Amino acid sequence: MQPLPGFRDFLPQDCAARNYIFDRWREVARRYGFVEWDGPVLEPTDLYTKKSGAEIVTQLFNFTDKGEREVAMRPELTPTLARVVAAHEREFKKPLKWFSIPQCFRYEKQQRGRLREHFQFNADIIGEDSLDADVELIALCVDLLRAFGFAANDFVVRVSDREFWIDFLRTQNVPEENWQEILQIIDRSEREPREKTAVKLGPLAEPAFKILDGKGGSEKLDRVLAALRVRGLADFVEIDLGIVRGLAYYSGVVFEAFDRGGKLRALAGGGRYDNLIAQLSDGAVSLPALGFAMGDVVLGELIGETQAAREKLGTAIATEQNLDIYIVIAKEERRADALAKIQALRDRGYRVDYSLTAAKVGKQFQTAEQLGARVAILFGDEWPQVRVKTLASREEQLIGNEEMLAYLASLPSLSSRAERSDVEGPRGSTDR
RNA sequence: GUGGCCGUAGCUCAAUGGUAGAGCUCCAGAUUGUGAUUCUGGCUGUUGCGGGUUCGAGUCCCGUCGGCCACCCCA
Repeated sequence: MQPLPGFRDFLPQDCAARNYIFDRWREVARRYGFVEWDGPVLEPTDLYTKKSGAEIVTQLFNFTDKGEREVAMRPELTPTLARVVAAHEREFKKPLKWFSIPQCFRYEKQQRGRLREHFQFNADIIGEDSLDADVELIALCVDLLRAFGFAANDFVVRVSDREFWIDFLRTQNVPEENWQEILQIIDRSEREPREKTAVKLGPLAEPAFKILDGKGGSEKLDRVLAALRVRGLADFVEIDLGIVRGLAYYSGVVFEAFDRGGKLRALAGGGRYDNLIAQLSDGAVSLPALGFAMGDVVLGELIGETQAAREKLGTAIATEQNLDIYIVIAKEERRADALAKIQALRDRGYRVDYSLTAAKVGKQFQTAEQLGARVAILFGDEWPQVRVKTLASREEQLIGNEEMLAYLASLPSLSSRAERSDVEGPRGSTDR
């Protein structure tokens, strides 16, 4: 039996990597004052067709439930957000700064970087139309990526402006019903030969290419870039009007993050969607909004291909999984004494393991090593003393069992973790 | 959804149309209480699945499922 196509099993190593990614996301989002929320995994199919049209259903993981309801696994979180905000916006002071880590689904043929299921960090700011909100969101995107150990030569956030293109189309007297099509051609222009794009754009080709090659020409985007420079983040950002994004609802600044190598799909993407909440709530609530999303799959691929990020992940996984103490029971007569001490150590917050059944001493030390224990404590003929062995240095110390806790607390490699687990906080958040 | 390439042990891969193998991993042991290396032994296969051609198919053909890549689409 295999998992369904496009779905993943998370073995302990994978789960640790996933936890690491989630931890970084939560940590940075909270640094920016965002609070976490979530919604249902399953929604009425209408919620998505209302926003994107009936064709979207071919991409949805949808079915009819036992109550004859047409339902779909969420492909994205924004429609749910719009619904929740429309229903509850009066309960919160503006602007809302919300983030979430939903698992999202899509019924598509899987490929590298695109599965049928993924986890997608979302951050949205609701109820703020100032350009400072756009800057804040882009800064968050940059810092999220920096938190994984990526530098300015690993990724870039390319920033553009839908409104700039809308103005362009107005001045060129392009009828409104053609806007979406033209924008999609521009969005695609980077990935196909110029001549092909030129044919599609017709008379618009010449002025459009002039803009694309000019890299700028927007006073608004210049202000965005200046504001990011003040924060010291200019190296991570580029103005690029070739970024349009496929979704129709974006209305202002839009941006996408890419690996510098250009080998992978977009790491993140988003922008301003001032009209979407009104549209999805049938005009009941109208609030300016902006947000972006970052998926775990492409991010994981880039971590794997970037040495600094890969090492950071490896350290985090070891920190999450490694034991503090392995108890070696050399004489079965001491098992009861050992278990009493194991309980006391675990109460103190240490991570402690031991062999559930009688095993040779050599085997027990080998297991201690493999589980990444810092210290092994041997219970045997020495009782009421025990042998405390620091595995890395292979140094051994004979300690009275009554003094064991105090001795362990004096070991620098162990005390920090025990203290931390007493207090609070996610495992492995070492860099705070 | 369309097209191309691929599918052999848990993993990485061998095997001219002629008896399915290696390395790694895993498990057990190498004179009774200390991790590495080494040595010995052991487990794992309907060669993705189903048909066909052939005296004989892992190998050739068809179908199907799965994977990778491109297109489509884009969270």
